[in-house]
Amino acid sequence: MPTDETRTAILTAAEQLYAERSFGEVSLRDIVAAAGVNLAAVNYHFGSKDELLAELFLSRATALNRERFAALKEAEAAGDGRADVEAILRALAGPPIRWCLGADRQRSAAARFMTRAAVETVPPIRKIVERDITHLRRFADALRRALPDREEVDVYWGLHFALAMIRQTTTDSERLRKLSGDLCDLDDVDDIIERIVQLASAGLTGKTAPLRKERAKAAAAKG
Amino acid sequence: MPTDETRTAILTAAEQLYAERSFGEVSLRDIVAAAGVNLAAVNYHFGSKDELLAELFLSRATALNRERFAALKEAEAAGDGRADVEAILRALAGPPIRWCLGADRQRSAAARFMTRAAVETVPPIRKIVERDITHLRRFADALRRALPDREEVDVYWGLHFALAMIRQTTTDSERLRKLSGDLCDLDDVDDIIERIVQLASAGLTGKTAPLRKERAKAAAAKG
DNA sequence: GTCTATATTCGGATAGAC
DNA sequence: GTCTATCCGAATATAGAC
Repeated sequence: MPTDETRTAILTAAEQLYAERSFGEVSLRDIVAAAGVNLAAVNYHFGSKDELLAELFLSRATALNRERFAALKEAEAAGDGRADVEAILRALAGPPIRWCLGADRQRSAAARFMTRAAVETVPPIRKIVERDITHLRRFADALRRALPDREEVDVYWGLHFALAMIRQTTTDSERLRKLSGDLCDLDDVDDIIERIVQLASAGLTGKTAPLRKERAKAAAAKG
Repeated sequence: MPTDETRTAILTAAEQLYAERSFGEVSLRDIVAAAGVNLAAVNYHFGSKDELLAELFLSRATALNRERFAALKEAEAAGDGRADVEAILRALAGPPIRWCLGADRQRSAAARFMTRAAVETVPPIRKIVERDITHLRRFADALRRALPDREEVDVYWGLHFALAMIRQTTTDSERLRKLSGDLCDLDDVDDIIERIVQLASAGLTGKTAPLRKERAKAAAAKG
């Protein structure tokens, strides 16, 4: 691995740049300038810009998924095969939030790069992102096992909202800081994860006010 | 306004295309082809690609904000000057979700265009997006008035999570549909808004399980 | 106001020396 | 494996006729 440091220099630089600007806005020339390597090196090592992007995304997504799965497995082991809702959510939210807001600059860039790549419409990315749905399915299944009495649609909506909070926090934390006048402490990573876990958990377990439909139903039953 | 229909044809076509692909991926040639107008018309009417984007975004953002404000004002009037949390959230979430998931294709494109534009790093957009924080501040203020006993940071976090759910639902509803095997009904717009409002409201009013810190505090007080 | 034709810039890719 | 030099296509922007 230390042999071709040119390869990793390119990947690192690309990741850093993609964390802040979109795919189309970052040119190969920007990347090689940041990496301190020659322009031709990109095509030599990766073949094309698209393939560079694909390899980068695959590499980071694999690492993140691995970490999430490990946490999920651990939670399931701790619960004798069935993890509880909060533990599942912590396995889902912990890794990306820690990566993004933690001290490790490289990891932070990786996390922001990935949320940006997730909405990218470039073909090589789309393919990998679609595969990512498989990864989510395992979390959905774990949640359904943890909530056998809950309607299936509610579980999916709950997962959807959990992912929403994770994404927003990795992409728009800066706006929150500004909006709150620096009141919201984005360095207290564990607190943030816990906020997400608790609220997402409330959504999944149905500890919110009844939905309009159910209220209407209840009113009808009453009246 | 009906005079130069070329202008509006360009705006409409651009909006449609930007709803699905990013700024850098849509060329002026794509736009004029979709609009059925000449290439030079863009520069004649708008000056440049950037200015076209800026005008489009400003126009749609203004319309959306107006609708949100009207709903907020109405809620405040109904509550004799102080709107309750759910009404505020409904004013925040209703317009974008109805636009995005409603039947009006134009409106749907507008909503998706805007969430895409919000993460765009192109200068002309950044400027307008930053102004948008002012718009959010009014909602933050309304929420603080509705929740005088609640810690200020919790209000900001609650707003952050509400925005998260709105954004995710406007951008990734397709993934949810797939993941749930078509179980989640994305046509029942009112139900979706209500899901968002109820969960966001739970987050704001603190009806979730206590955070780790507070639990630790409670345990310390007890033991 | 609308079109054709063109200027100009930029970015991805490659050939070929070292 | 790395570099220089260059090709080629694409896209924005504009000049100027109608």
